[in-house]
Parts: sequence; structure tokens; C-alpha cells
Amino acid sequence: MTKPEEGAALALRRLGLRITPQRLLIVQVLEASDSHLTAEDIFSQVRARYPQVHISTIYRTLDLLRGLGLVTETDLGEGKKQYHWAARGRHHHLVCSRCGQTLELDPAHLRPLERAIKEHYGFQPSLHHFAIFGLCSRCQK
Amino acid sequence: MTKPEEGAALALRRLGLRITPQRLLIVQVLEASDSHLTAEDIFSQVRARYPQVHISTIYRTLDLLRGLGLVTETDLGEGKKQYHWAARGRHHHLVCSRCGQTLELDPAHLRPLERAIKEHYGFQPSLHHFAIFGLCSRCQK
DNA sequence: CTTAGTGCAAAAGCTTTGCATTTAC
DNA sequence: GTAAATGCAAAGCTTTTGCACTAAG
Repeated sequence: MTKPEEGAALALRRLGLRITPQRLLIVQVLEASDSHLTAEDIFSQVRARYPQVHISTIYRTLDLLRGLGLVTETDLGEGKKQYHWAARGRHHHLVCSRCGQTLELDPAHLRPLERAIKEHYGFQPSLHHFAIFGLCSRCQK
Repeated sequence: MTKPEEGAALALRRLGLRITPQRLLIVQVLEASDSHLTAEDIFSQVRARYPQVHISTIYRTLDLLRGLGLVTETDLGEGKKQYHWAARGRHHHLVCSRCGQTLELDPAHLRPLERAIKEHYGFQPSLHHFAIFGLCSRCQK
């Protein structure tokens, strides 16, 4: 029923932010993707529809959205940060270091770890979004 | 009994690498620290004893040692990579997102997760070294 | 109108690379 | 002596910032 534009616009308006075409497009790109995007990824997708956009706007908007909790930022160490629409909730990746394939890890498997950390260290882990590296079944052979 | 110099020299020689004072010092710094070091950290410690060393040598040596599995590289997303002497084995951190304090996590707590991943996805995770963010007990209040 | 948001250019990190020189072997 | 390793300088990347202009409200 709700077009993507409307969802994004509402999300912004609800927070008292100005709705600019750049922001709408950035949010749309994030909402439309279920994988991680770099600033560069988002930039090129937005630019396809709005050529005069500048990469600094992407960074500033991502920073804003992250501050609002709408976007999560991850740095897996390849020199670029990755961004991801937070409303999609918890999700975790198994990333094969050899072929790059990624699998989704069922969050249920993290619960014992979460409980152990809470019990033993009084630490409240935030296991919302991360990646575990290793070898996928194919690459183990 | 064995001086640090000797351990480091042996490690290098065993692998057929040239033993330069720079490499010795870098290895010593890594061996001597039980926490993570940035290239800059290592650079300043090495330079204290060998002033003409250049930061590019630090990077090249770290790259070499990482390729040999002697050093692990982590990027926790603060814009700098962290290095760590691998012989020290598995270790994991609980990092408080608020105060920055870090705790060591006992690797035993990861075993159930490791097994679950192996069983359910045929994926061989490499849980040697990573960080979990969250709130320490003090910052939860 | 007002001021938040943008584009642009320039700078600021950290890290890598090309090349001549040095040095371990 | 010879190839590997270093120092230096310069470039490469991603990300950030200052500022004048534009546009959302």
C-alpha cells in the first residue's frame, strides 16, 4: 500500500528533519537493499537518479541516520565502512574468507553466548549486527 | 632464560627472513604487549630506540608478519587497524561503547556458537579474534 | 524569510607504492 | 656481490570539514 517514498518521507518527517530529494533517495536505497552498502555503493545508486548529488551528502546523511538509530554502521576491516538499514533488525553473516559467499546466521544461535556474557561479566552485549569469518562448506575441501 | 631478542630472531630466521634491527624491534614491541597496537603505536615505540625507522617499514613488516600468521590484524572501525601478536592465541574483547573499557572474554563461551554454526551451516568459523560491543555493568546504570 | 542542507573544493587521516640507497647474507 | 629490505616522498583511499549558495519549511 505504502510506496517506498512515503515510508521514507514519514520516517524523516516524524523526526522533524527536512525532506530533501537526496535524503529520500538515500533512504530508499538503504531500504531496498538487504545487504551492506558502502557510501560509494549508495552514492552511485543515488547518482543514477539524481546526478548532481555529492558524496559528502551521502556521508552526512548516513551520519545523521546513524545518530537517529535508523542505520547501523559496520567496519569489517576492508577499509570502507558498511551501512545497513536498521529497521531490518538483527542479522548476522557468515562470510567465507575464501570465496566471499555470505550466509545468514539464525540469531537464535547467539542466545547462549549472549546469556553467558551477561551472567559472567555483567556486560550487556549488543549483538545486533556483525559478521563471522571462516570457510564455507565448499571452500573447506 | 631466552631474552626477547633471541626469541624474535629465531622466529624470523626459522622462516628464512632477513633479520634487520627494525624487524627485531617491531617483533619485540608486539611480543611485549598484550593489548592491540596500531601501526602508530608500534612506530613510536620502535622509534624511541631506532630513530631513523620509517612508518612504511612498520606497515610492510606488519603485512609480512600477518602473511606468515604471526600477527593478526583487526579493524574495529575507528579508522585504524590494530595489530596483535598471534602466538598469544585466541582472545576476545568485550568493548563498552560508552566508556571504552574492555574486558577479556573467556573463549570457552564461544564453543556452543562455534558448534552450532558448524552443525547448521557446514561453515567453519574462525573465531580467533574479535570484539563484541555493548555496555559494561557500570555504564548500564 | 530563515536556517538547515547541499555542492564543491580542499584537507585530513591512515595506508600503500615507486625508486634509489643501504644492508643482511 | 646480490637480492632483499629500508627510507623517503609522493600518491591513494575513504571520510571529514569550511564556506558560499540553495531550497525546505
